[in-house]
Amino acid sequence: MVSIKDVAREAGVAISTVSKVLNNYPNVSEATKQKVNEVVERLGFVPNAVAASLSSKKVGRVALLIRLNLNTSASDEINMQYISGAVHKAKELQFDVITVFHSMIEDMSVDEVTAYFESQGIKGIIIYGMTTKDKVLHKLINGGRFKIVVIDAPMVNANTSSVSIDHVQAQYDVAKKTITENKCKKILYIAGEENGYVTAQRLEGIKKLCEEKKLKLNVKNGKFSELRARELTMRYSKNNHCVVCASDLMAIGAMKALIEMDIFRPVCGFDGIILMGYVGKQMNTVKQDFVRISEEALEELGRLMAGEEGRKVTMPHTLVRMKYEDIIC
Amino acid sequence: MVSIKDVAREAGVAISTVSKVLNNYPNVSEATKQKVNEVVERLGFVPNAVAASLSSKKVGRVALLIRLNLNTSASDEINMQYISGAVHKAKELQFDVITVFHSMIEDMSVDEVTAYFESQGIKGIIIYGMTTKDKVLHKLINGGRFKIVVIDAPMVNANTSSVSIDHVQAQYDVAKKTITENKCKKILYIAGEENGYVTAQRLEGIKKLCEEKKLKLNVKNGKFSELRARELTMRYSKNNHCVVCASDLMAIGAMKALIEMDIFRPVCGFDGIILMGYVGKQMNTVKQDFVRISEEALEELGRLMAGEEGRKVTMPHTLVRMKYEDIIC
DNA sequence: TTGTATGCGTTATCAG
DNA sequence: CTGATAACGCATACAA
Repeated sequence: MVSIKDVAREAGVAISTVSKVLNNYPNVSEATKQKVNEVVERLGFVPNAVAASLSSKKVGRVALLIRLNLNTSASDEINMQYISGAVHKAKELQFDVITVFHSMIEDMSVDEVTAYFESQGIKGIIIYGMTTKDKVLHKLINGGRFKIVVIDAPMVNANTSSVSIDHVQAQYDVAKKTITENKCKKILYIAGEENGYVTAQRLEGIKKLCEEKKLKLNVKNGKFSELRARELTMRYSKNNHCVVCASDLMAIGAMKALIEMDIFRPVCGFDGIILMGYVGKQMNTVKQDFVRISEEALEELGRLMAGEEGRKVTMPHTLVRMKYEDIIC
Repeated sequence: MVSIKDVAREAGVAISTVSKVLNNYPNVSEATKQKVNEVVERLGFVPNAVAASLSSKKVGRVALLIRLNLNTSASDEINMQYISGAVHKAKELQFDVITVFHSMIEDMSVDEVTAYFESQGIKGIIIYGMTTKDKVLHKLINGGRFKIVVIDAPMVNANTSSVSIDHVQAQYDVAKKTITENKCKKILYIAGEENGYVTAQRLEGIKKLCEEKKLKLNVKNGKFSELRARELTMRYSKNNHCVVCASDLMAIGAMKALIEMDIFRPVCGFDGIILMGYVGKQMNTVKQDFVRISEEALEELGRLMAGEEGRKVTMPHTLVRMKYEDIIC
């Protein structure tokens, strides 16, 4: 393994000089810079990230805190895009990323979680899928020991930023498109998990729409469960003109129920997962660019680590209809 | 942050003694062991993995080399299970895991890849989704600088193990079940990517079956593409009694094509992904326990790092029929 | 502008 | 059985 020492010797300079060149410090002459870079190139030297992380207080590792949802490939699709976006951006930003699942820390105390992350040299955390009930995470965010970016939850403080689309607007948009296309007056809205931040926001969006358009709104709690959405649709769709769901999976459950009951009601979902293309009936849905969101989260973490204040970042969303022909490949 | 130094001071022993207790070295008295452990517990000390990895030649990090396949949620589902299994097992085995995608190293030379992994303190690699064309990976495996476990490819040497199900047998099993249930005599077999190791093995399985049962076998190259499988089915299924596919995605493409053409042919797939439950028609398929496979891969890596020789590990598989009612939740 | 020396938190090798 | 002490590879304050 070629180390900084080898480069220094070969270039005839001190180790610290090499280090300075590598981290482009201001006070290095163009000549030595050239010389060092030439040797670095020739020896194929790549600085040891582990050592750098140990030595420097700046170079930090970041943890991706992922919520796994077994038995549904939908969340797998989303999580993979999150991971993929994060990992690629991390390489670009020279961050070292490790993946952690909520299940791994769910029965730890704040101190334990903190100790665990510190033991891993973690300086920044990206939290995917946080709920209002995650007490430990709330304490972690307020603890101030880590720079944190939270996806889809409105947590902002000196060292915490939030990144997400405008869920209120998105739910409003997709529902509006669906009801105007179909002239609906009474809406069955199947909401998500009670403790989810997005659940409340999306609910706000549909309420806003119904007030504006003077529509009758019927809210049921689907808990992001396809099965529950199916059951709720079976029970309540007859007296409503359309079914607006807070997730694609629930939209699929609803649509399948409608097909079985052999009645037609427009259904719309949320997220834009590929599975939507396999149901047979097209539905409107909100498309989130999860890769992009995750990339942005890492950049935001970079800003935080550079000493900037936490803030709220809003990402764009689009409306789509997913067809089998479009997603097959 | 509480360090080993704090523990040593508090326990009134030397740093090296604490280290010995932590790594349960033989020569430590029961008394000091107790004392140290008590302090460790009380201070909530967790050893810094980064420092350990820098210092020790044994404590190593492992890289998960994942092949991303955009536009298909099927591979996302599989990859998430791989990652999940690996990350959890890694925590148990005290390994530090980082995730790397093939795309990140695809235009690097062996030396560059080696330098990159070394710079990350990587000592072991788990390769998911390797093909015969991955020259760099082949060199990496033969280079001997890393302990490697390859999933689904028959690579074995002193520091390389392979972990996979018996693809020959699995393809044989699922096809046999399908043809005996339906009394087929002529089989359309839609194979996978030419360069995949599993493609050849599964092909061997179907050939073996056809020879044994004196069936007519018609092999087409579907390249693991749902679209190609769809087209091939449109073109060739009329003259065959059933369609055996080397992947679920292709099976879905085939089944959708048959439904559109309004003809019935039994179809079977391979992998057991959740999407299979959404097609409407039940199909036989081979179920692989990807989580379990990934866990086993990490354990195997542990053995390799402990100095044991590489070997071939075969995991069990099962046959299933996937119904919407079973997968919904 | 460059080099020296120290420290980051461990593990490992020796003396004692 | 225990405790100094030297690595591990790099960053950085400080001296030159």
